Amino acid sequence: MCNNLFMPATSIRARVRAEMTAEIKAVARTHLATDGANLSLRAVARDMGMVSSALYRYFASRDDLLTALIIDAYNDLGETVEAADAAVSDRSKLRERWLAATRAVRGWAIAKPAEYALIYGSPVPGYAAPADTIVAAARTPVVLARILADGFSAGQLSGPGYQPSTPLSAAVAADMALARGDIAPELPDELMFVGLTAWIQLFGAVSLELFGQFNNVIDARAEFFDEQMQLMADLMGL
Amino acid sequence: MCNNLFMPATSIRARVRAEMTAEIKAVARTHLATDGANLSLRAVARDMGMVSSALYRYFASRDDLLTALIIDAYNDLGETVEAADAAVSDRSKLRERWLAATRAVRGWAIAKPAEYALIYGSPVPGYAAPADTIVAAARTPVVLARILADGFSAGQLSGPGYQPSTPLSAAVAADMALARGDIAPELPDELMFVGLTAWIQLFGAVSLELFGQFNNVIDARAEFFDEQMQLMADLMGL
DNA sequence: TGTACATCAGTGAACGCGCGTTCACTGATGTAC
DNA sequence: TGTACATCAGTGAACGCGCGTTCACTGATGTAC
Repeated sequence: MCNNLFMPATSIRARVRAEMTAEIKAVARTHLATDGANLSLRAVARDMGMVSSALYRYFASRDDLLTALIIDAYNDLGETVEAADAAVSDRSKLRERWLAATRAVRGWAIAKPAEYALIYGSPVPGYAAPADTIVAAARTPVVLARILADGFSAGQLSGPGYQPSTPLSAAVAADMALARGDIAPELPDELMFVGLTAWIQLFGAVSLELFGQFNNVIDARAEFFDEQMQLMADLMGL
Repeated sequence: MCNNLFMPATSIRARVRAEMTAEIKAVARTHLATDGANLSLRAVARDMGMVSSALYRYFASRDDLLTALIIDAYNDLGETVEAADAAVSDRSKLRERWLAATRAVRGWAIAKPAEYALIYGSPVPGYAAPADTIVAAARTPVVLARILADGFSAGQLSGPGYQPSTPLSAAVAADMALARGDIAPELPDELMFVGLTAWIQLFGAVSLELFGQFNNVIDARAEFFDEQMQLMADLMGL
């Protein structure tokens, strides 16, 4: 509104405010690890050497802080996965890209289990995620979808590597259109379907491992995960 | 210890006690739906018209009550799945048994989402599941494994329906031995591996659906689930 | 450049509520002789 | 069969703690003239 060209792009106050906001979130993240989603504002304030009411200068409520943490987590994971995919220089090596992206998901989840649980675990009771989260939530699936879409548009993939014996019902075929949206509009239904299978397998494997269902069952977890993802790559025909 | 043959098998007091215990758990289950795993003993007592300290006659602590709920949930799910499998009269129809069992898992989870979240969701912060839970937790996987084992020992299945392009590493092969334990000791590693893939897909699909990741992606959820499970049946060669 | 005013971050007290767990107790139900 | 005693379920008060959120306030930092 004021066109003062001599003002710094962000005023000192704004910068300090941004730093404080970031620090509050950082402290809150450490609390997630021990308290899970029942995060205490007062505990965060205590750790920061502030009085609890001071936090209300930065977040309108506890739910707002949670929402910010959720969006950050989706973005952090999304960036990690995007970077892992982008690091594969030969873009036509689809299987390598798939493996790099899925390993990045698992690596991130193991490094930040509380944040993973926040976004992929059981929903927080009494908390309704606002619509702001969906864009951030989509980043990781978009990376995965684009691997398939790239392969398809380059003519490397004409369909899935494995054709299910049961043809897709009309209702599910309609959902495939919904699911691919404008990310990969040209992808055939069958390929999209096995892509979703692989997506489910990916997050299923990570969740079961993190949430303790592999105890006494699987020890060589990295190898097991890799071989699962190889099987999914087979299925998709990568 | 006293061999009084004229005593009722369970005394009145014992019967009343069992009923009270069951009712406490029932009330607690209704609270799970709204509060998630941060269940309040006082709220449960209030709902039962008791004073909160009275609950300590039945459960030594809040964690003990949680443990009981977890074991009950595993057993309830396990029984449901066992019954669904048992209802397929022709035991050699492996695909039918697989579909019946997996639909039972999804149906139970949708009917009792809070209990599903309790056992398959993110772990409760500060709560460590005691060893008592593992037997109950194994019931559902055992049903699934036995479908494969039955098929294998009847000669219907010699290996998986799809051979992964990547052979199993030694470490993962060793885990297969661990995983099949004494439930299905004769099952080949490769078959066990795709069986675990299907297990991950099953719980991954149910968890993603229940925890909200299908929103704006999949509408025809029952059909989608079914077709996923058909694909898994293909993979296992059922 | 200096001054008057507006904005903003953080304080401290308070409101009104919740929680798990312990403990001495009452009164009813069961047990042993 | 009747009585004395032991067991047990449930009470009510208390301990010591936690929480989210509001509100009037102080004092520092920024803005406009």
